[in-house]
Amino acid sequence: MNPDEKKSVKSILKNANLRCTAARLAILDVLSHSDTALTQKQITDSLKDRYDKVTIYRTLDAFLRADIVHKAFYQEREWHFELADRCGRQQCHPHFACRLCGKNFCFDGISYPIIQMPANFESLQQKVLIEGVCPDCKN
Amino acid sequence: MNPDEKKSVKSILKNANLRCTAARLAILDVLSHSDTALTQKQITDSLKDRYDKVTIYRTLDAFLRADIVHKAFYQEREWHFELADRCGRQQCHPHFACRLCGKNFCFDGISYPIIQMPANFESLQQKVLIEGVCPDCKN
DNA sequence: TTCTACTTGCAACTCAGTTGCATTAAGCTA
DNA sequence: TAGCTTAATGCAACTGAGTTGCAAGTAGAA
Repeated sequence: MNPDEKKSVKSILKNANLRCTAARLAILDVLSHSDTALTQKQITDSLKDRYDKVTIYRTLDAFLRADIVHKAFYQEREWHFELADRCGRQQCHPHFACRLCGKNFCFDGISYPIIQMPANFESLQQKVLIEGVCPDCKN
Repeated sequence: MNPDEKKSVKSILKNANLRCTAARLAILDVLSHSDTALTQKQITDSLKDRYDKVTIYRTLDAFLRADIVHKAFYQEREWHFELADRCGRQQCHPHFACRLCGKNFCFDGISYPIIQMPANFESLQQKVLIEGVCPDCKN
């Protein structure tokens, strides 16, 4: 993490009333440099087992409550987490999961209309998951 | 189940090359009379524990492979299953999950445009999950 | 009615995610 | 900058949805 990144990451934590710890900085760093949503296991691996899985889960939970990350989608018995600022508040960009290899992709660039609610329903967030076959598996 | 329903359900199983057993008829019956997607536990409860949870899971798995049911969404550590004929092949109707009470709803009537894929990605199914607050919890 | 392959139930398992508790450390205050 | 308070961390043990192996039961074809 370069000094500028570190500064902005620290202010994210400060704004959320979260202490600035090595684990949190490291997890934010991993998430911000990934172009896909990550599972606890992938984060733990990226950090070379420097932190206990409980720490990862609790950190993600704190981030979830502070709206710093969100649960992008659930696949093969694991949640995939990603930075919340990758999405609008009302709706998240679509995610694509390959049924053959399990790999997943964020379709950042692709937007879709916000779905209108029936009377008395309040929408907080809308998520789209597309299941299909990725380019690598099509051959 | 009335005789007509039974007949049509039997033909569904026959077409899928699945034996027509009491458990399968019962599970199809429960799913077809529910207006929300159901978890294994809810199905087991509806059937008053007449069948083992392994039977429910294996039956749902057979139905999944035969495209008779599909996994509608994942919430609070459980998959919710619903009859596949409730949706189009390419996309499923949106599901709504209440963040407060956990109750969920199928928005059968609401459609949304099919999301176009980037080059070389093949879409098999598109699912939308809306998280929010349901009418009962708004008061 | 017989036979065989598919289905079911039971017991034991797997493993992502959670909880309790003792220890450590962030960061505020004087 | 030392001391203090409280939040964060690590470890061990747990939870429970979903899975697996295997023996026993049964659908349905012959």
